[in-house]
Amino acid sequence: MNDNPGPDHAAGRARPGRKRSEDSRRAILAAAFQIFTEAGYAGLTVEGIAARAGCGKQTIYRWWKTKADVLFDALAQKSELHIPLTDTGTYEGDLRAFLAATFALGDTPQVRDMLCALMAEAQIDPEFGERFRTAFLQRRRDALGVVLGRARARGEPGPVPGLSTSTIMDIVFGTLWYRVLATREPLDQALVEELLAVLAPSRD
Amino acid sequence: MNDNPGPDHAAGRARPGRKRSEDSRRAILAAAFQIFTEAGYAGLTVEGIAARAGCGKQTIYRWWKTKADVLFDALAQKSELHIPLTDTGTYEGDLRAFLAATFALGDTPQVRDMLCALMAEAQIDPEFGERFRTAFLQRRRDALGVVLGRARARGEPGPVPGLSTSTIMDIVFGTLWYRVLATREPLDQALVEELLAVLAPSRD
DNA sequence: TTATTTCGAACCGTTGCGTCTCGTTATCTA
DNA sequence: TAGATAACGAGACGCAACGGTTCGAAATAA
Repeated sequence: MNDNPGPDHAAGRARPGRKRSEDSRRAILAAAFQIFTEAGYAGLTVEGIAARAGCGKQTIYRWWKTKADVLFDALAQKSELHIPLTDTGTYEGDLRAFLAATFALGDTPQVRDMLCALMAEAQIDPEFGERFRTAFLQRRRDALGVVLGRARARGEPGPVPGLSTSTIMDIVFGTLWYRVLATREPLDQALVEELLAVLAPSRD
Repeated sequence: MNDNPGPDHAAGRARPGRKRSEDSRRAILAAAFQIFTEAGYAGLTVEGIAARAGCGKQTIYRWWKTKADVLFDALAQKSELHIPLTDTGTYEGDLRAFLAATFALGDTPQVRDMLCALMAEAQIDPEFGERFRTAFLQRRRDALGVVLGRARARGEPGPVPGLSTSTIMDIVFGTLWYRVLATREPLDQALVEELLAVLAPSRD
């Protein structure tokens, strides 16, 4: 999630004692990634991660609250989760670039499955759900908000009249997540164009 | 799910032996509903259901594959899951009625939470996921398909040009599910009107 | 050096799972 | 009516994983 604060150290204050092992951290994330791809989320256990990473369970519990948090960090490390947000000059261009970058992210089956598992765990574990929402879902909304804010700043007509920024985000991310969670159809270029047809009226 | 076939009986052929206890079936579904509302999906266990229902665990395992299937039946029993699909004469009217009925369904927090839990379990347990998709998600798509098919049969201009029926469904259900799963905002009348503004171009 | 912290490893008790076995009860068939 | 059959409640069983604890060793800052 955030490469946890872990044990209490109030600030960047240097403290005595052994430092956190970077090797173990990497081994844990790699083990979580491997086990997930092999056995799915149901087969992912803290004990299994510890065994494959060659570390003790305590080393995991010290730095992550749940196995979902471990998986989230593993995902963030494997696939870069940031989006460039290049300014193409037009709302339609920006939106197309945003959708393309988002699709590229959720392209590989491994990443897709991880996102599904994390969204699922977010429903069942309320505490993790709050972390997942603020650390991932809200950030994606904010990114799209930049695109929409630019369009408004340019004075572009914007998308459909009477459509709030919030609802545009719901439509975009909702359609994406629904495809991933429910229909399991691929996120292809055709969907990009159809979403643009709905949300960017500048053409048709 | 389907009030399971349970043990193998090839057809409606009468068989010897004791019949299934309708009292136990009802008690199990009621217990599952109660425990879920009290303790959430994480607190829902087969042993807990059996204890509250006053039955043996075997009686549950005989008729349902997983606790998610029990919860699905409990949900189906508590809230009627069918939608009227009245023909209002226009595409916009039909769509508005469909959305209103769908929203009314997911209105109560209990039902919302159950849907979240079932969607989550569908991600983690692939076998249940397939049952959930065919027995619930696909049926909702089919219902909306009736509305869209009527519009086409009437020769109505339909929604946005270049928008496939499949994508319209993805947008509608995607937005709804995303609100429930991710933002947790209520499904209000304002969202109905905004979706209509996007998908029913007959006005604006 | 000394105090502090993390490390790998192992050991708990607890919980829930899924299967199995009782003896009982209900229902169909002969 | 008698016997076969199947679901019933109840509970025991082994198994897996959880979450927490303890241990000595290793690493690091004061």
